[in-house]
Amino acid sequence: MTPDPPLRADARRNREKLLVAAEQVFAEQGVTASTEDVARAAGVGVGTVFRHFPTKEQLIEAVYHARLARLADLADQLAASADPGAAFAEFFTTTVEGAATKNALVDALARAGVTTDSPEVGQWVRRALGVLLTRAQEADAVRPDVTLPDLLGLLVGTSRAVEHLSDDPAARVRVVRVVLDGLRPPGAQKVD
Amino acid sequence: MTPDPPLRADARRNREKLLVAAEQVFAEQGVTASTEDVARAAGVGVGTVFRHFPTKEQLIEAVYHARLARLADLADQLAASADPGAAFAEFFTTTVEGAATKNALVDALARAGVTTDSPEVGQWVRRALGVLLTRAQEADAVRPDVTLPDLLGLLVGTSRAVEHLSDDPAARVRVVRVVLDGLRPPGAQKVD
Amino acid sequence: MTPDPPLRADARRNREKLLVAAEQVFAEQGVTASTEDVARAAGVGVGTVFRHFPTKEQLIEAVYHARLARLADLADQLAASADPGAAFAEFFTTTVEGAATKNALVDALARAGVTTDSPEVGQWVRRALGVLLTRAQEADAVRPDVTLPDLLGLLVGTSRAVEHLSDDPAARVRVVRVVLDGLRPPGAQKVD
Amino acid sequence: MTPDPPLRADARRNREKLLVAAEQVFAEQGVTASTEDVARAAGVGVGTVFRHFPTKEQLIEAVYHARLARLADLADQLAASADPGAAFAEFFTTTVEGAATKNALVDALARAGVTTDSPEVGQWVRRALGVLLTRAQEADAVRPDVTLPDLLGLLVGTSRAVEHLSDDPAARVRVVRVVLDGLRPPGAQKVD
DNA sequence: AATGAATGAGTTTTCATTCAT
DNA sequence: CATGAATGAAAACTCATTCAT
Repeated sequence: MTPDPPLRADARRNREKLLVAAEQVFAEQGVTASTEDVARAAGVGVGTVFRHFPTKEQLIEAVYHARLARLADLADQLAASADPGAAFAEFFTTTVEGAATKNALVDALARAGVTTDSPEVGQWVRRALGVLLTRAQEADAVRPDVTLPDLLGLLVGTSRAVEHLSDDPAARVRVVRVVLDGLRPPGAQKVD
Repeated sequence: MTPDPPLRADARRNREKLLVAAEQVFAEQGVTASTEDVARAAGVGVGTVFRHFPTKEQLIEAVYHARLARLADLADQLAASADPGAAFAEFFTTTVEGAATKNALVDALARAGVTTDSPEVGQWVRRALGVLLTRAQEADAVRPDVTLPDLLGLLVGTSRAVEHLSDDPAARVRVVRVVLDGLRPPGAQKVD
Repeated sequence: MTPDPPLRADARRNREKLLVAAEQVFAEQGVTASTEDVARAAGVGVGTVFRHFPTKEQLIEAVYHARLARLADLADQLAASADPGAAFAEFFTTTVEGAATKNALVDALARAGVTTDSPEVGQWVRRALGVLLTRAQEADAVRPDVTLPDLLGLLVGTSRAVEHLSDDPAARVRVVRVVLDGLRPPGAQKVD
Repeated sequence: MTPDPPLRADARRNREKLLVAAEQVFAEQGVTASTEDVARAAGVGVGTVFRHFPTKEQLIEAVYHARLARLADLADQLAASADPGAAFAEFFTTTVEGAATKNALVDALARAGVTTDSPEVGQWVRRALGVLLTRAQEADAVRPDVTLPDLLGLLVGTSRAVEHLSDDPAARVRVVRVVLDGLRPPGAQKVD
């Protein structure tokens, strides 16, 4: 799934451990968490972190990319759904709820459009989301004037809103419904 | 407008300069910008920054509070409007657009609920927004089930979305419309 | 003597202390000595070192430049001498002996030709040495075919030789005499 | 020629590859070049470097020794020459020019006197150079007061000078001539 | 044996905060 | 009071050396 040069089995395993640990630590303390904290959480030495990610910036990017990859993956899976409107809503809700405890996802999403390195992941996300959106629009489940950038912006924003309401599940549900309702075509009746 | 102890004229002027400079610098580089950068932008020495804001944390808080104060002020002005629905929409749009180039506003808003020090500003904002929201709901311009926390969350989130679309004005307009539409009562016909 | 922006009195004093300490420490341990060692030797905190020299590289350069400045200064003083040949020999000997316990001088000299930053110092050294050399050649005290680069090379090399013989004063004298003899015009009788 | 324990053919080959690579890398970047750089240049893993040279220090020493061995070898060959003065001059010139692009040779030479481990190489060099020097002095081609340490110092120094003039062949020639002239007995007429 | 990943002590560098000027 | 130099704790990064594969 990650288009990296072939690594030794143990190295790949450590890379995964690091990504998981970094995601966790960054979610808890923000990306200002120290590299040593990440190393400790992964159960490796700092040196190992820097062997895999020569710069903290690169570690952060890698975490974002991993998230984007999961997102694109989810979008791909749902694209096959028989009900494009439901697929779209499910994707939106899942993504945005997934961010509730992982604030960095917001930033990851924010980069889907402008990722500097390994632009393939960004393209993958955009393509997968594009399919989901277009199908939903063809099924008259989503306003026809909404574009892919709009959708990315709304995902970023709604994730942020949901994150902000992390301790109020009912509020989260209402907020997501507001945005999804807003995304319906003008004529459509609201679900309520 | 700021509930601080009375200061000498020049001291107050420095405080203002600092707040403006800090808002600018934090908007550009994030709150991780160094205190010296802020001092330089304000044209003063670091010492002066620390005289006014004994801690960087307090400087950040002060910047947030200044923003919240402007927000509450705007809400107060619009509360008098004859058309509560329009007032609500205008407040929402203005706030959210104001954040387009100032990402830190998002965080300021995010704190409206949980501000640690000088809780009065938070209360002021909540009261002012509460009035705006309630009137709009009474005028059947906003869903009745939306609460004040929901609104804060949506402001935060939509600001973030708008910030993310900072270089695409048309997309920003669409995104705000989506959210405002979503906020209308179920029965209401969409504007579009 | 150093063409730097005006500094506060205490700052300038610390800069001097640092340069002296760095010269000392680098002479003893080589330029791989840690910055903290330099700070300790100067009796200041590391932060102070980095305020004055944002990079270790820059600190090293500064030490070199200070040495080159002293060199140029000496050359300037001797340029006024009535006996150009003696002046030249004295400059050569003094310079080269001064390097006996300070290996880094060699590198400083080595940079007189190719100094990247503050090229003024390099120019100053070259101009001052050029005067000394030309006068000695006009007085028939030095081979006419020797150029300024040759002289710099010989200073570097002889300093290195002298450094290598640091514990054998008699050998140092012989070695310097060999080079100075070699620098005399072909016809000249050796002093012995 | 290298007094090491017998190795398997492939191991010996790796040892050679490493020595060559290390010489190259150290010449380019100085001995502070990382061990991984050396390994990469040799086309082997770091582990292999440390199998052959348990310490970086030992690798450096080995590089020096290889150079010294080549030097002693050259001196031995020239010792048989019919013209001791010419042999001496050729040895001096060749050695010193050989250092032009390999700054580390300077340090190798510098250690000919004080080599800590495998002192045999140092002795070998000193014996071979001693013969060359003594014969030249007996043939009245070199000052009688010059000692072996003097000669080592001059080789080190002139190598350094030549290295410093690495991009100016004519200057190199002049500088070497200056030193060789200086080494002639007082009465001798200069060649020039 | 060779390989290259992991380790962690040691260095460089940053920056909030203090304090002499 | 303002200033900006000094401080030092903390963070980022390097690299000789070890060790699992």
